[in-house]
Amino acid sequence: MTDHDAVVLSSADRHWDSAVGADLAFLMARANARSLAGVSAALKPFRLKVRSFAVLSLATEQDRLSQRDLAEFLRLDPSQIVSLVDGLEKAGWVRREPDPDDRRAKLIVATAAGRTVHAQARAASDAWERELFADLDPAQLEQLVAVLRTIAEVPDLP
Amino acid sequence: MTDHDAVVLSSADRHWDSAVGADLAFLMARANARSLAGVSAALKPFRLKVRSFAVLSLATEQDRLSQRDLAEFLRLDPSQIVSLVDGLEKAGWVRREPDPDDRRAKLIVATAAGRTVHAQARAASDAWERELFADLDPAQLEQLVAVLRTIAEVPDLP
DNA sequence: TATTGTTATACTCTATAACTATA
DNA sequence: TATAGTTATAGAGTATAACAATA
Repeated sequence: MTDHDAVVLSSADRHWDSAVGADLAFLMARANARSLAGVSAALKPFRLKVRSFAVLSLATEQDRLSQRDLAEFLRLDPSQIVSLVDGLEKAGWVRREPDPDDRRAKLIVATAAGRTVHAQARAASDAWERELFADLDPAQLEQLVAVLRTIAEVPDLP
Repeated sequence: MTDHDAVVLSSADRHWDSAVGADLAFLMARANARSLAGVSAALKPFRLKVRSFAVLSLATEQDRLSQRDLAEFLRLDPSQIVSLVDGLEKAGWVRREPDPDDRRAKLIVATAAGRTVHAQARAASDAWERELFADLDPAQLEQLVAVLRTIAEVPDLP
């Protein structure tokens, strides 16, 4: 491939720098590891982990949320949701309520205490994210969100 | 904050969409999970996992690479490198060679078979990455790499 | 005294199957 | 017959401490 060819490169035949430490999967894994480490540290004072924080967030932001909904949205096995909800329920931050429309299902709702903790934890994790992405200008941030969104395939909540 | 203020937003006080499923840490974790799942699938025919592929890649691309170097670059505990190298050595893809300059250290070098497998595995994982990022134009790809690189903090190899 | 590779161990995550009560 | 939640269990991944050989 010559320099001349470079001006007509399409994404399909773009030079792919495939050395470890340069390829996208590796960089993404690294960036994610750093992001998660920071979020974990930010959540620690609230005795929340990334997973339980996600459940508490959804319970706070969403109503009529069943454990099945949580499992699908977070792509976790329903059995893992059980222990996550157990922990949050024992802390008094969410309640299991019977679904009036389906006696098999339980709706997970945040308590007042849960909402308070969630707001504080969200502020802490947002602060870390702002720090992590401080060097990006708003346009870059927006583009990053857009790119990640196309790749992430986040499902809609019911 | 009023609408008027919005026009002078800097990255520090940009509106931060902090709902789960919209915040950057969540999107990054999701995007990374999808990326890694694809790489794992691409590597499966070669009986490589993401970790062992990284070690094999470094052994192929780098010479005079000690286990200590691998541990630092991959941010893994030295004890985890032991079992990764064990696996690759049993498969005949890398060798432990004594470091002539330091009799404590062992240099990890790829064998001919290891290089062959690595080339094929690299092609497979690159193909997946091209597929995953097919919707991005070259400029977006370049920007994504640049952004991830600033966040990933990948160390230099000695 | 510090470092390299190694072993051992415990702890967290993750994946899977089977069970119950409802639909 | 299928679905929601639960229990139990095994496997993978991760973190930590201690040790022998060498610097």
